Amino acid sequence: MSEAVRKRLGADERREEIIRVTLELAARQGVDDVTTQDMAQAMGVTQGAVFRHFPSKDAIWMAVMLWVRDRMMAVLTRAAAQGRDPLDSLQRMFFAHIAFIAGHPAIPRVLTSEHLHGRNAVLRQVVTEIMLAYEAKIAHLLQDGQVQKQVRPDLDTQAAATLYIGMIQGLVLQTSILRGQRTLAAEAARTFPVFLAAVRTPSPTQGTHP
Amino acid sequence: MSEAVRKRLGADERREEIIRVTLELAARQGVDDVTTQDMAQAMGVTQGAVFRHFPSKDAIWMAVMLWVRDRMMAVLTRAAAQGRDPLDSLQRMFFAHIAFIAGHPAIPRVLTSEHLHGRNAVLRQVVTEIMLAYEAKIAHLLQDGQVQKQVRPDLDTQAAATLYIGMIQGLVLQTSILRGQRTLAAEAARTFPVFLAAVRTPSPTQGTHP
DNA sequence: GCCATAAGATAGTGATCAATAACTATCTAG
DNA sequence: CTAGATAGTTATTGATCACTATCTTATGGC
Repeated sequence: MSEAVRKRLGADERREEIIRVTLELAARQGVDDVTTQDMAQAMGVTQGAVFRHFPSKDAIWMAVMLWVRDRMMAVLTRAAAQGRDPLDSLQRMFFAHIAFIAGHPAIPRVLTSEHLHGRNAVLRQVVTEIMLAYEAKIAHLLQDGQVQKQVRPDLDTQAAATLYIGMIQGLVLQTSILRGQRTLAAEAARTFPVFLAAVRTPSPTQGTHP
Repeated sequence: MSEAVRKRLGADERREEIIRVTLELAARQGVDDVTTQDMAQAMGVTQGAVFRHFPSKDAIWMAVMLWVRDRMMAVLTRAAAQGRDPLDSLQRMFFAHIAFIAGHPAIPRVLTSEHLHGRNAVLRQVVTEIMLAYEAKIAHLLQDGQVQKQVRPDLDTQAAATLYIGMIQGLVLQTSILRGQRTLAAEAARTFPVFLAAVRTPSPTQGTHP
């Protein structure tokens, strides 16, 4: 309904648009309920036209995942680079991630969809890479924080990274099920300080600004 | 392949078995890839027989969710009751939950499947109730902990409950994507102390045994 | 203005799936 | 022993889906 008149795009632009509408539709009706017919209709072309630009539907999902990986990592890296210290970077990364998800609500669903990574080994490989890279990024930031005495020295940084990712998962899940009743950004702002309390060095001479 | 010879059960037993194999199949091949044909085959009956016991496939999923809700809440309540103090109860609940999920790996997938709650309003209602009840249970335990000076008085217990649920989500997600590389119980044992550090009152005169 | 090529339209294919109708085997109460 | 009730079978339906082969039209370089 957003656009059903545009036609005759170049191959690259059409590919980009297929990725875009796929993410849109996945956010609205769920990852595994997006049909190639839906995609075509959202772009104002016929269903067969979709397969002129992708050899299979799985190839579309692969392109979506790579798109997500590239944009996501770029956003996170840029946000972390602006931090004054490790925990500030972590906080900026977190809220950048939340904002990105708020703008593209389908992203966590695509990455965690068992319907995708449960059937296709290559898709699962990409998801695994994204997850491990993200986790490593968090753990590394926390280790930097330990060096700068900002993070408790006895913290299991790997486990904390797991908790961090789970925090995002939980926030997404809540706002997904309790639609409208809670907003992602507001809940995120409440929850992050709780996580911070788990990693930060205890109160006396609190090392916020080193 | 597990059983393909048994036949002619009573209606109640057959209903129970349908729920059981549905959970089994959902764990192995994903929630939205379980067909009524699969269920029938796993029980050694024909596909049509399934619909003698449930009016629709959605009705089967509804029965599965109610089964999960009842067993889950019973297990959690029993575990919490054995705790000596609020945080001990929380810990027992957590590991009881992890053990229950380890025994029925499909449970978190069923509860968080957008394929189910995204299409059927009644199913979503049940999921919402389970989530809110669980969250309230956690928050209440944490508030008890605050009364007993075991939990930081300034803790946002609601946000902490969100983080708690996210922790479980994250653990499930990890062991789902990184199949075999990490075990749920081992990761859970590492991650829970990190969460505990977020809620517990800081170190001096640590109030473990009041 | 012509034409090669790329993008899209049309019209299918076979496969899969939930659901149903009509029929049959099995159990049980009297 | 029999009749009704119950559980399961067989066979089919209509809908939906990814995917494809063939035809049509738009666009840009010359």
